[in-house]
Amino acid sequence: MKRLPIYIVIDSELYLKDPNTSDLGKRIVCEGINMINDLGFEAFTFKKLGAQIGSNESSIYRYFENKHMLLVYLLCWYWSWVEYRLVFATQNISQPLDKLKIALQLLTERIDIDQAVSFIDEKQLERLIISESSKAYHTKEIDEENEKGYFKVYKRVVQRVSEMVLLVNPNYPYSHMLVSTVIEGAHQQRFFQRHLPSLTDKDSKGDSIVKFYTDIVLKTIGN
Amino acid sequence: MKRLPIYIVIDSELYLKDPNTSDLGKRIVCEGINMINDLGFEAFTFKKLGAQIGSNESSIYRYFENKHMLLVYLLCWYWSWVEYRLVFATQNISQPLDKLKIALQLLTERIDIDQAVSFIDEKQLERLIISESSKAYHTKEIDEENEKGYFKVYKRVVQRVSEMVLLVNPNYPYSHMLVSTVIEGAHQQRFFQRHLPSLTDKDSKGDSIVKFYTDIVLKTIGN
DNA sequence: TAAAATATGATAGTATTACTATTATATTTG
DNA sequence: CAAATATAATAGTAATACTATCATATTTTA
Repeated sequence: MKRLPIYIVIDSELYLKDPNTSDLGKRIVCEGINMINDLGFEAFTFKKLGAQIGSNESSIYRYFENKHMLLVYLLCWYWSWVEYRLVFATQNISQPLDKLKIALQLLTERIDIDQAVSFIDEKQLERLIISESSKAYHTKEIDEENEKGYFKVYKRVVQRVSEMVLLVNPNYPYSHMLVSTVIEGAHQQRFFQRHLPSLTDKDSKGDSIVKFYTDIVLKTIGN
Repeated sequence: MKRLPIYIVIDSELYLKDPNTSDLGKRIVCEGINMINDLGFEAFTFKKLGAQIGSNESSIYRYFENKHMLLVYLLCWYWSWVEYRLVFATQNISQPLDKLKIALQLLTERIDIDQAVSFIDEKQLERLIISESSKAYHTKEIDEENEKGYFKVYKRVVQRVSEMVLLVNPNYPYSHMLVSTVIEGAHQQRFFQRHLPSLTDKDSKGDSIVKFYTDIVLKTIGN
């Protein structure tokens, strides 16, 4: 079955010129993702990206204020995409517990299939999010940028899943902490699996990260 | 009762000249912590630190290779200090469950009292770790630096607590994931409390972060 | 106590980064 | 065809992240 062709709309505050509206814009975003993955966010520069895509530094600056804003754009794109899949996957599931389980699976599993929703390679983007996303908000400007709504999509995802938790157990008092712990934790554990394996545990069969976080949530909220 | 005067020994790989051995070295570390907290790690430079402590950029470079290595040094110091307190606090507790509860409290609570163990202000250091520590290992060089043992103290803390989990439930298969989730999560939640409160939950009485993580662990490993 | 060793400070210099500004050229649109 | 817009090329600036050299001050030790 073919997926619905959707279009992820990003808040216009995050860019100077919408990268969706031109070929150059799309190349900036696509190759930007690959290049950040290759070099790491610190060593990545617009000058290098310009050289890579056969364009010029100054042209890239017309799309994004700086590389930090490109990262914030990518973060927003990622969570918008997750939110879309979350809403889609949990729609018309009447049993609260089933709904929650589906959500947890979606939030903690690895992307395998190329569910190409746009010109962006979601697998590459997820790799970037796992390694670099914390740098988008561990900055001195976080309060200011939070005010401007840069992180609202992420917060909305946490809110949505938090509501699913409360459908299963309306008396559980820490639903937001639980959900943000799971979401951040799942990414962190993927990073540890790759780079600091002694901080994780392996499973012979199945995905231990999905199993671990699903188990934690269900036991914690008392099922 | 007075605390035992201890001395936190840091692997000599992490510095060029031991900052413990001179007045200048101590000022670099102390004022370095404050300055990173004030400016954020990105805007922090050795030149600014030199000006602040009435010394010279080039002198600071004789202690630390670069600001990244200063951060790694501080991370190592922090986890050595946590490990010391952890071992101290859980010694001679025979009941595995009590031991684990003490450890969880220690790992998730906030430092209030100045438990000054050395010239370093632990409260300021904890603030730095909460905001900046992920930048110490979210780098392109992580595998190389992990090989060199830069993160071994942190891994040892996870291992120690993981063993306490297994004392309570020897069949629990994800002890490392559980402990690293709790440790990282507790710091993350402190950060969220301060900057992104909608990702957390408040408590009228008591410390919700301690309660939340203690609850999660005990329910998950089945007590 | 003088000589040697060591620690610190001051200055200068380099390549790169993170931009901004200007101008030229190519492409699209009205 | 003219006007508007997008992109490219170039140059320039202040700051960063260093390295190197030399002078001076302090400590060690023979």
